[in-house]
Amino acid sequence: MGKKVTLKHIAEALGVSTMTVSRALNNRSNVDGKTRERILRKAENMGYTPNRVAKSLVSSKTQTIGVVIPEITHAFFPEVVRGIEEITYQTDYQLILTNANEQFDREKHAIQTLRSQQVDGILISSSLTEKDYSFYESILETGTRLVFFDRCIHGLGASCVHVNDRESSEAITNHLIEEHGYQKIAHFCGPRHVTIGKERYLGYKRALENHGIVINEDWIIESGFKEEGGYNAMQKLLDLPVSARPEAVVCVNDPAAFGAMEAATELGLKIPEDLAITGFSDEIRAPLVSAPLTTVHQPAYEVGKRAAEKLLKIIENEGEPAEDIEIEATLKIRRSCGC
Amino acid sequence: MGKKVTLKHIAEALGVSTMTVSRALNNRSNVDGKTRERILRKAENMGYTPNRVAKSLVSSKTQTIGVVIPEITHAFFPEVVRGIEEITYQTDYQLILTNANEQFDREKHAIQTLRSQQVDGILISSSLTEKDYSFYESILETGTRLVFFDRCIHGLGASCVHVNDRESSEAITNHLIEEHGYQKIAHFCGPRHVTIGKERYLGYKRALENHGIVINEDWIIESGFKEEGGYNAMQKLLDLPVSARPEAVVCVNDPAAFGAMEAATELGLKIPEDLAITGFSDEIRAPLVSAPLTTVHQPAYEVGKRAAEKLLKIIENEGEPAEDIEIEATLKIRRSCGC
DNA sequence: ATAGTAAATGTTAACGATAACATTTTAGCG
DNA sequence: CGCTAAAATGTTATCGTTAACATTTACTAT
Repeated sequence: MGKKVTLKHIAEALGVSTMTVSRALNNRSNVDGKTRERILRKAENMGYTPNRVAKSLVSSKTQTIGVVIPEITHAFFPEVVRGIEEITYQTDYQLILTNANEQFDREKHAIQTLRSQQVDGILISSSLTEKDYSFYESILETGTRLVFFDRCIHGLGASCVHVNDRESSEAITNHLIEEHGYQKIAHFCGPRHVTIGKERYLGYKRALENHGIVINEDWIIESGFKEEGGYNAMQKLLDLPVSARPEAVVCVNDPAAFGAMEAATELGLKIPEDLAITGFSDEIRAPLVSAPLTTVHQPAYEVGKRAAEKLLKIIENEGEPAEDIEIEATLKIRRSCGC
Repeated sequence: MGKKVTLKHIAEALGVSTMTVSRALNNRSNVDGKTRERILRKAENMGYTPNRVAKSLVSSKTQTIGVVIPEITHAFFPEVVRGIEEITYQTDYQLILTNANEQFDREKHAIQTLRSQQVDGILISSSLTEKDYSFYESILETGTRLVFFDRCIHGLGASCVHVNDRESSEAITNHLIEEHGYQKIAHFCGPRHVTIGKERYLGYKRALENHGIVINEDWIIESGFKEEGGYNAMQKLLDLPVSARPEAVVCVNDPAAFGAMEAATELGLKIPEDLAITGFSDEIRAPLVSAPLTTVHQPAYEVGKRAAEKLLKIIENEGEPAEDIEIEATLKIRRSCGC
């Protein structure tokens, strides 16, 4: 209730200057031991809380970083956030979290707001699905410190942290071909211009090509990253006459795979007997679904940690170079592939 | 790269005063149409971004609210955050998220930092497990606007948003007694001094009492809110001789139930045949585990939304009274109870 | 003592934006 | 044309803190 206590109040109460109070509270040298004592005690019992806003204005440093994610309910992201938190907690940074809800407009708006809040840097997994990077180009030109994670935009000179999407996608596809002998393999892909969408598609493609399998365009369906999309994609796929159906589907991520499973099950298919399905993420539900999901384990926590570490380096060292950080993902074989 | 553009830069470039620029950019009246035009254009192409920090210092309003949660990986909380986001996005507030990791020390630290960041209000689900509320008492005395959600601390004059924990817990226990005829029912409870722990315990107790069942203290084990705790509690329970074991266990939340299930399964029990188990939350995994979990569905999104709405009201209306908002939870009967 | 130096404290200005008040310009009207 | 009211613009001070420089006080060594 009582107005906020400021340095000035303490100074007046003690008959010293605000500067002395400031120095005492910030543990600077050049303050007499006794004065410091008096000030600390007074501050304590007046309930002083430093005003970081004022401090930030002077130092143009807010000890704050912005995090923009596309979808907070996809379990991958909270885990990433935990990794980020791990680092920021130790280094006394605060996180401003924004959920772009898979909408690039919201993402843009979020970034503008974060900039105007003077965050020291931004971690972002982009919802951008177009090939038009001009927004990011202009943001980066202003000197905003940015690290992409997971859904990265390469080639803009910003650092990126992600798993080896292409190799992993290739590996899981190889598994279907080599271990199970499938030749007819579909792909539910993400938007064409999102890195992880593209990379995972390319991995899938390379696996087929390396085994001399011709790609069937009817089997490449854009599902996006959500369950609903996977569900719809599967319905579309199963519109095909039985003879034209694939034996397996490589999905761009776990939620899409769950959606796909649901649709397939509803239409009377058994997984993996009638149709094998794989995912990508290894989120919390993956081992639990009726046909435990064979997927790529993405170390989300690690991704968050590394991205935060990199961003802090960029913030704290002037000349820190951009870097592409690739984290090794691992195959997680369960039953949905037929194993 | 180029230093940040401020009002002053624009003003100088145009030979007007900063005040005029400020007025133009804030859509105030009393600015000539042509001047406004010139200013807007200039601001645009100089890449001006308002500095909210400076604005906040003047207005002592940051358009920012702090959120403190005990555990970001418990799926309930990201869902709550989504609900909060829903409201704050519409009203142009930003979220500063902190994960207290079930540690009250971190929670305290988080709140102090949020206060020094001058957040306009705080939403918190407390990790406090002691009966010592002095920290919150002193925080509230300073006039900090606070709304508790889920894990509330009542009686401090702060608003609370939560589900009807006691009734729901009673209802799910009643279900075990009335529908399944169990008489021997254990409870894995949360810490004694956490509201939801206490309330859910009391609901359990009341159900037994109302049915004239004597409570067996050996069957009340503190598991805490995490899987690990549920796992350990179940191990302890199953140390009892077979004849002294219960027929069912009411767990304080879903993660504890999952842990309990795991331990029971490892020890060769079948669920629900050998032992029925119920949870509380209805998180994303509940329907998926091998014995789909009978639980209480907590509308997390709704909780977040209501809490955020209340906090904004408190922020925006001077005399807004504290309120206890109870949201109806519903039984979600699945198979783990024996159904 | 007494300059000379280090330590302690104080003063002023600044960070960027805006509120409150002050001045100038413009427009309207008899 | 001159006067007034309204509109447009400018000035100053402020928010809370700190950097940079200025002053005072205390202490050392001769």
